[in-house]
Amino acid sequence: MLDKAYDAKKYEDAIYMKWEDSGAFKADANSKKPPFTISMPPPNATGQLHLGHAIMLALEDILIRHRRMKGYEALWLPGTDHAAIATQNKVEKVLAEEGITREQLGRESFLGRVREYVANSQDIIRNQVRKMGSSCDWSRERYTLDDDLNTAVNEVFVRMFEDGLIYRGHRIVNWCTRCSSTLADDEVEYVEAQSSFYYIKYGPVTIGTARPETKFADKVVIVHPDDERYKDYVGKEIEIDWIDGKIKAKFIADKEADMEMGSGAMTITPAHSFVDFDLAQKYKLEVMPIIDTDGKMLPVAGEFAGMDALECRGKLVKKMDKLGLLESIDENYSHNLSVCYRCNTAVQPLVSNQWFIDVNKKIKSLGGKSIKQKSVEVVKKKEIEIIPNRFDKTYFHWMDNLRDWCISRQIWWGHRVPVWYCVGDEKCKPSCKNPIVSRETPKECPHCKSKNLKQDEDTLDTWFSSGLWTFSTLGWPEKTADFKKFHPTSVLETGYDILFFWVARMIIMTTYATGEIPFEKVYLHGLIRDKEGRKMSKSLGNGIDPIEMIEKFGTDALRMSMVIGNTPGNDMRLYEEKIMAYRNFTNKLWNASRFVIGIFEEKGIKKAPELDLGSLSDADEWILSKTYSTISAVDDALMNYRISEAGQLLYDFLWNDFCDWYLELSKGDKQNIAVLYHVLSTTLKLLHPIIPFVTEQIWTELPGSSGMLITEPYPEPLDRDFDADSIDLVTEVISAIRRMRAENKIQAADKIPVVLYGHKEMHALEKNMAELVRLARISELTLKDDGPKLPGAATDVAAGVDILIPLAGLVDTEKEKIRLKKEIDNLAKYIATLSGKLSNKNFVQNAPKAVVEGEQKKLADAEVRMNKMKEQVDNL
RNA sequence: GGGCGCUUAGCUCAGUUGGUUAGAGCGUCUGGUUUACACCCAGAAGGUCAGAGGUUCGACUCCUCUAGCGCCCACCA
Repeated sequence: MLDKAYDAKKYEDAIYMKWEDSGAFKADANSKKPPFTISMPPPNATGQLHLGHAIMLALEDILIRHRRMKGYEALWLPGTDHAAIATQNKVEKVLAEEGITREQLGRESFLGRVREYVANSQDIIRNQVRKMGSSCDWSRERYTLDDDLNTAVNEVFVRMFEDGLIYRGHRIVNWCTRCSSTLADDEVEYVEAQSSFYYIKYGPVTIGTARPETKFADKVVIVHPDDERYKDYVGKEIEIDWIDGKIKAKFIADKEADMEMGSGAMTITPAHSFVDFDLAQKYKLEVMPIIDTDGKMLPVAGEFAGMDALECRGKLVKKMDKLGLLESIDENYSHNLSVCYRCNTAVQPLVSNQWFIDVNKKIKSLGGKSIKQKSVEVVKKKEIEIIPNRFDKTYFHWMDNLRDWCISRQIWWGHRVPVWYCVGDEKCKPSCKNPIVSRETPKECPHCKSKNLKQDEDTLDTWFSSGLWTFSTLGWPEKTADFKKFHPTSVLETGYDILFFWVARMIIMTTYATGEIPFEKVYLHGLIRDKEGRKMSKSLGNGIDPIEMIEKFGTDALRMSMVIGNTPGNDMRLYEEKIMAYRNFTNKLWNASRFVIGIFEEKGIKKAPELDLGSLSDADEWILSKTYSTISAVDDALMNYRISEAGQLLYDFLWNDFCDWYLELSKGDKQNIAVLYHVLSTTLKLLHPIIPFVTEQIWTELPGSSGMLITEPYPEPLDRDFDADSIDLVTEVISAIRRMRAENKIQAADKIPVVLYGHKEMHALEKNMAELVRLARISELTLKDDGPKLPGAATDVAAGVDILIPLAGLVDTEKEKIRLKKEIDNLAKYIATLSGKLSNKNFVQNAPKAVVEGEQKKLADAEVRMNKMKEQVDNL
């Protein structure tokens, strides 16, 4: 016998072990089944599982389990990401508590510390992924720093270099002075900040800036070609007074200058501004760095050299004021300050020697297209479908505006750039200065044969390696069976917040490296927020710990609460009451099963009873009809990624149809063991992808159950129609009687006499008299075709059946009158709407026949009901 | 500045190509231990679907505009 309430904690871990040990999660590359593949977005190999992971795991596990049961060769490949900067920062923080820096430790010892830290977190993550019930193939688990993934990284790097896509250059980059590293454009975030804005006299013009300390070497003024004010200066060099005396300033006309803004003239600082850098390139101007990579002023700043940039600003402004260069200061200037997405330190644009990927170079292997064009094309051509598709626009916009991607980072933790330099050998030729780009550590310099080689100090952007995730994890560049069978993957499921960081880069890297798309669909889920709609964060302390919720309500409840009532791409709020509601659902399922299994035990059923479709009661027909329409609807929803809908359908079916009606109906003498078994086991299968643990546990308690639910085939629709009409009618009549009882304050325990005039529905009523009597708590049921009004009886009409409760003493006449009047008013309005509709020629002509007929039937029914109600009022 | 989303019952949200007297869960109210379940059962109240126009026989659904909230991108000399 099952426990009275389902206690998730008691079963979940053991069930997971059973699944995992059975090999049910393992995919077979040699299978003949069609593949269905998901590459799990690898959680960072640091810290803990959070709700973002939890919803990802829940959604993906649902898809995988459904397809596995449907007969696909389902591979869900798990792994972790080394998360370069994020991880290095964490370990640096730990070190800081010990009072040491990574420089003090040295590169190798530091990396040792990081590896230690990562190994520990990976264990935590793995266990938490298991806690969520994730049916992923652990035998194929990967880590972005695994040797074979490193091989893939080097392979792609070398190929891109050989194709001229990767180059090294002095270019302007985003620089985080705290991380001492470059950042990609989208790794920069913007926060609103208040600061001072300075108006400075620059010869004949006034320039405005928030960062005067970058202005030491400004020698070019840009004005708009149409600006009349500065027409005479354009193309000329003018001597002006500047910070350290007289300099020559050149005037250039370019549309970049905005006539409306300030004085309409601006000076440019090519080394510390992206726009200015582009202008400098365009006009071949000198790019003079002012600030170094530590955020300190360079010698060009004269007396300020070596000073921190911010400190310099204050002192410089004072000096400018003395020189009469400062015109005014706007103290309330608000602007967007660019900060590092990992540590929130202000980002300094500066010029540095870095590795880049050229996103605009057209290459042969992509049919003369650039990687950017190719990535746009696969989505435009619907080879990749983004769900919801409104994110197409966002994706295209981002791709169209993508600049060359800076991929080198000056941190230690990550894939070392596979480039070597020949250092200091007497025989060195000039050509030795060319970098040696190689898949493997080269033994000697190809030019001078020197063995004194030094590898590039930099590591690669973490998104470079995660961009390869769908194929590097399948053994590429080897032509493995796994790669052939499981790539391209079927769907990438992840949060919309990493559409650019990751999804877009996967498309770029995969189409380039493999000539295949990485995945056929992208399913983007929204962010999980707290009850007030705020983002969950450590500082607010409003985060929900998924592991804690699992302890409290069970994994199934947590999974279901994150999946129902949520549509792709939209954020959702999550809180305990919501999870509790689905805990209640798992308990409902448990108890319904407990009831059914109890009956089996009572009757000594030891194996699955055979379903005899030849001898079914109306109730059996009804529940089978609902079951089979649910199978189709749920399957259709899941195949088309409408996961919430699938969950909702099953919730309603189990609770409303199966428990509230069918189980109650089955408590009578027409109880059909085989139907009970069949419907329950089908429901368990349908629910299994969403709530795997409780369904698996119940499955093992079913008589004759062998094996595991996880490997059961998914239910298929039957080629036979079932008749739901009779019981639809009966439930409607029962509900009407119950309503009348409640309105007349008839005690639930009291049984009452009821008269039914069945009219056309006699047959259905006659067959189900016992059910009516029991579920409506009737003492004496009189059933006739038609009959007289009964004085003092409460009356209603449901589904064409007259319902009369003739016990004068039971019925409160006054209340009954009020109720009827209200109902009559209601009906009158309804009838007016309907007849208005039907008297409209255009409606009758244009609307589909079925719709018109539907409306006519509604009108007829309403009129019948109206008349009965009126008669009844007179009768009281 | 460009783009996107949201606005539906007290709260949180569904609503698939336009045709339901607009749904669910929670909450509220009224009853209730009847062969599983009080993590429950039966019943009820509660909405001019943000506002204004338009298309249509018909709009929560399509179009335009307005308002509020939120997000993304760009810019910020």
